[in-house]
Amino acid sequence: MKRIRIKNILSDINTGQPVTVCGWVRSKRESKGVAFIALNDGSTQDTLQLVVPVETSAFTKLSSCNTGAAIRAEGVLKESVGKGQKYEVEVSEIEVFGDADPEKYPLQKKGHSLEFLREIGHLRPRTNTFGAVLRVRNVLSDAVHEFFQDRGFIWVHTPIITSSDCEGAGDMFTVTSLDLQKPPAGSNGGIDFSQDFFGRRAYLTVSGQLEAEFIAMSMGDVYTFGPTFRAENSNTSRHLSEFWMIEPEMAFADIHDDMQLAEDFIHALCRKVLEKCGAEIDFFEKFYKNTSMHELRVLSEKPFVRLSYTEAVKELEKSKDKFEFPVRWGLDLQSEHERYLTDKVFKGPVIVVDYPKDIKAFYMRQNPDGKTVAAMDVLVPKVGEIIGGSQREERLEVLEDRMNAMGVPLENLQWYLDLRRYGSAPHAGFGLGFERIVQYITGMGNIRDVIPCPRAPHSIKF
RNA sequence: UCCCGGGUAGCUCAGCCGGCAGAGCGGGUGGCUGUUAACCACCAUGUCGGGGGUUCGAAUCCCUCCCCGGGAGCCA
Repeated sequence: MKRIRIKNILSDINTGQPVTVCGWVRSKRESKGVAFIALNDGSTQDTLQLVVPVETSAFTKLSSCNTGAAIRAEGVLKESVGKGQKYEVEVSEIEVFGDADPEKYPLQKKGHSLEFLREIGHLRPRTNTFGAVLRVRNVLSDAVHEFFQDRGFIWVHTPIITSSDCEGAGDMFTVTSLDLQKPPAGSNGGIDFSQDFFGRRAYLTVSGQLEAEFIAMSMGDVYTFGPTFRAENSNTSRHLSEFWMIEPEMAFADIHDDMQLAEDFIHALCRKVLEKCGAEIDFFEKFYKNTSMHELRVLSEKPFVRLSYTEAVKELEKSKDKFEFPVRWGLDLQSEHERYLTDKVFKGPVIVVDYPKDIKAFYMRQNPDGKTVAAMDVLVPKVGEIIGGSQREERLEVLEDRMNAMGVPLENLQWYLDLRRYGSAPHAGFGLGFERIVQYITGMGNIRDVIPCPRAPHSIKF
C-alpha cells in the first residue's frame, strides 16, 4: 500500500503535492462546512491535521472516523490556514479500515492515568506518552549499538537458558520440560532434574557476564544486549522480572577504563536522544516535568563525580539529614544514602568505587588494601543505581580462595577458572539495565511504563 | 515479602461520624463555529472490588480475600 509516513510528510514533502497517509484518528471536530481530523501513525510525536471539506465524498465517511479508527486519507499537502500546525492535508478521499465504537473504545480524547493505561497494555502504544516512550526506546537501542560498534566492540549473543546458578545475582526462573503433575523424585525429596530436558536443572539467565567474560578472553572488547530474567518478588517502580541488559566486557582493561566507558556511554546515549528525540523530550518536559532538554544537555557533557566507597561513607557521616538505615564502613549503601549523594550533595550522576569485598560478588578483583574490591556503581538522581560493574579477578589463586571463603562451589565453574589458568588477563565490565536508562532519560516514574509488555510478579497479561 | 494509601459511571474523583448514589470529563442527540483536549443545550449511564458479619437499614462500621498505587528490601 502506497503511503507516506506523517514524519516524512511534515519534514520532506513540498506543499501542493498529493499525499496518501494512513493512521489512527486521535480526534475529530466537525463544523458546518469543514471537518478536522488529528491523525497519528506512530512515526512522530505530532499529529497531522486532515481537513475534510463538506462537498467531498470523504465527508460522508466521517461518522465512522471516531477516535481510534484506522483510516487512509488522500489529499493535497498545504500550509495550514489555522494556528497550531504548519501543515495540513486537504482531503479528497477517505477509506476507513476499521472504526472504533466511541461508546466502547477505552481511550478518550482526554488524558488518562498511567495506572489505567497499564490495564489496557494493548492499546497503550496509541497514546502520546507511550508513543514517545517507544520512539525514545528505539533511538536508545540504536545508540547502544552505534556506541559500541564505533569503538570496535563485538556484539555477542550470550545464552538465555543457562545452567549457571551460582552468580548470586538473584532468584532464577527454572526452565523445565518435566511433567509438573508428577515430576520424577530425586534422592533428597526434591525433583530429579537429571531426567529433565538438559539432564540437569536449567534456568533463565540473570546475567550474560560470565559468558561474555570468556568471549572477551579471545575477542577483546565485546558487549551483550539482550533479555535478562529475575524471579525476585520485587514490587517497585524500578524492577522488572524480564528486562533488557547491556553488558560490555573489555580485555586488558582495569576499573578506571570501566568507569570511563560507563561515563562515555551514558553521555553518548543522552546526546543521541537530544539529537533525535527533541519532540519527545519536549512532550515529557511539558506533561510530566520529570526531564528536560536542559537537564539532558548537562547530562550529556558533565563529568560524573567519582568517589570511593570510603569517601562516600565519610560524606554520609557528615550529613545533617537523618537516615533510616545506619551508615558505617562495611555496610552497603541504602537507597536513601544513594539518593542523598546524587540529589543533595553532588546533584548529578555519581560513580562510587572500591566497595568492601564482603558486600560484593566473588568475581570482583581484590584491591591491594585487602579490604575492598574494584567494584563501581553508577548512581543517578531519582532512579538510583543504573550501572553495576567491576574489574574481574584474573588471579587464579585469589579467585579460588575467594570462592571458597564465600561458599561458591568450584566444580560447576571450572570453565570459569580455566580462563585464569590459560592466558589470563586483566579485564573489566559492567551491566546497565536498559529500562532504567530509558526511565532516567524520559523521566517516567515507573519502569513498567517504559517497556511494551512489563513482566512483574502477578503481571504478565499483555 | 514488609509498611502505608486506595478500589464508587467508560475515565478522574467526591460522598464514608449508617438513612433516596453524585460531579467533572468522555459518550449520545441537537445547535454553533477554520477547528485545536473547541463551545452551548439536553439525555443516558452503576455488581459502590469479591465474600462474610453487625444493624430495622451498610458505598459508609467490623472480618477476610483479591487487585492497584507509593515507600522499603533485593538489584540493573
